[in-house]
Amino acid sequence: MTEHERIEQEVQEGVCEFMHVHQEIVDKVEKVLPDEQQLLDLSEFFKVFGDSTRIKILYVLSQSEMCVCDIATLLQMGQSAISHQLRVLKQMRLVKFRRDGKTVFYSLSDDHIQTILAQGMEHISE
Amino acid sequence: MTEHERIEQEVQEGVCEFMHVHQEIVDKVEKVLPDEQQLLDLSEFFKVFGDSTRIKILYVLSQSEMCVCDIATLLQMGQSAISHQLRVLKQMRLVKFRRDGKTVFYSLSDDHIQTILAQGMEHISE
DNA sequence: TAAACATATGAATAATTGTTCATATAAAGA
DNA sequence: TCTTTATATGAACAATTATTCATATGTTTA
Repeated sequence: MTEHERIEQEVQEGVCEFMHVHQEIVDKVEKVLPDEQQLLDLSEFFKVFGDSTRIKILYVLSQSEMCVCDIATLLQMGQSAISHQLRVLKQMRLVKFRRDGKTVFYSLSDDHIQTILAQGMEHISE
Repeated sequence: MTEHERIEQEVQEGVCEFMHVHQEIVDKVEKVLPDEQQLLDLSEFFKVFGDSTRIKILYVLSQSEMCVCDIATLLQMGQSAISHQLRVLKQMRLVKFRRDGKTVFYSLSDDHIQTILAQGMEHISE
């Protein structure tokens, strides 16, 4: 039996065979649940914040735009590691960049990022 | 430390051997950088949002308090998987719970969580 | 054009983590 | 107390991912 078939069966049986589901709640919430893909995108978005190197990068960029080497120096990490992470941040549109000669300056792409960082800080400081 | 000593040190650390660091920026930001541990905690906090199962749980709990089995039914997943993830959410204080007989009802622990979810939704919807 | 330099990227490795399975705990009822 | 049931948890496996090393790309300057 495949994983999917097994779960199908569980669902038919009421997932937890003997469990008491609160059907009104389940029905009500099912109606307003965003589609699978949207929730998946949302978790991918937050995954970007879930790494200490990237959080540090976001934090320092919230103070000032910076080039790759500035960041590497500040965080005492290799240029390559920073560059790899900047790519992730770029792909998820958390940072934007401008080129000035050989140097590439990065900065936060919009205000949501700052708000999210601030809310997170508040939460862990409680 | 002189400019020369600084570069010497960077070279030893292997950070940006030949690179031109914008020292004013680095110095300025270094002063306001939270300590290592705080940034580590912050990334651990956001890591919790970075999994689609947990995002789904948070989302459904933003609509109504719910027991483990309700969530498992809604998300079409096994009881054990949900329970494991609820533990993670509990440990990071993203959800709280109350016991009513055999049943345990979970709900979001505070408003930051909703704010963060909403900001994330806005970002990915742009 | 050649050399120097700032950044980017592919491959490999090491570490982390989500789900399942089996089982344990805890509460309620017979 | 013994059984039923809702939830919790340990171990194992599979999958994901962050960093390093080596090298490539693209920009400036000699």
